[in-house]
Amino acid sequence: MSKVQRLKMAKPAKFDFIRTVQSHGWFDLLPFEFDEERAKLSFVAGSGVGTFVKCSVADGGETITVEVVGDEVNRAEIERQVRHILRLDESFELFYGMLEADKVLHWVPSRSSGRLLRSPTVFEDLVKTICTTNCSWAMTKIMVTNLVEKLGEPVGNRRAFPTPEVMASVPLEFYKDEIRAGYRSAYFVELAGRVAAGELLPEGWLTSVLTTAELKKEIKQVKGVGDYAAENLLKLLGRYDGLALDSWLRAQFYKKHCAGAACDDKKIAKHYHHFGEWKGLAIWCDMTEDWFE
DNA sequence: GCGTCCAGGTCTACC
DNA sequence: GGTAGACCTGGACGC
Repeated sequence: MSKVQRLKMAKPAKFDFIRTVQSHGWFDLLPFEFDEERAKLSFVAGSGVGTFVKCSVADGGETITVEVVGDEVNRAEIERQVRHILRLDESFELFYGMLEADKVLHWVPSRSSGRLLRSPTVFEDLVKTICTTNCSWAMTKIMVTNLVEKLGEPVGNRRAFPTPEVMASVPLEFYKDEIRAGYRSAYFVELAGRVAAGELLPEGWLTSVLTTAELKKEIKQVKGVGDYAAENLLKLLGRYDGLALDSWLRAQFYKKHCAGAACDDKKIAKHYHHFGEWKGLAIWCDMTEDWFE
């Protein structure tokens, strides 16, 4: 029987747990699981001592409550990961200040929107982002589920997201036949191999001193990562200069601002230009305004 | 049942 | 730098 530990963590002034968890599709991808009825987000985290543990996070009113199931737990490491996935240390003051008088996005600060859920590691976010390219959301879920179910370390009745080392240990055919990743298979083999060998360090992108343009160029060196995927990952890293336009975002923009008619990407860029380095978050908030209505 | 299109794009070759 | 065509998969749709 594993031990259960409970932690309480301070909540930022402007913070909405549900809006953060359901800010985009990640909460619906394993190892994340969201119990809507209990408003509890579960995931599998590195314990900090070389093993994995099951975690569940909920809004405890004044605090954020965390339940950890596992025998060996480094509490500081668990707290760090919860802070990371919920972006508890990220300041949105400048963004909210910019929107107070905005005709369209004035609702964002009052509803504490804009925090985008992220995975415990950049590597996991990178792999998941590649799984979103050129396919339906249903296909993304199939690929991520297969990765976790077939390569993830078992943790009780759950599984962790596979490590770069484990992903690097299986051949191309495994990705094609078992993960159903199709042409992306070669990308995963190369990416996992480079990360496992220490040649590529995605976690370092979190604290990179490079400009966003330089960092985007570096991220695009990863095979399978183009403009959309790089800008999407940059948003998860806390850099919102890029719009990360994909077919869904374009379709939403056409519906909301062009009466359903398609328009050029340049028109979309111009529409959000005045938000400067926050434009990627501005378009996301704008396009998802009705998600919580 | 079968063919076609498309979905939270990217890569490569070519101009 | 811009563009065309190929690339895996599976679900939706029309016939």
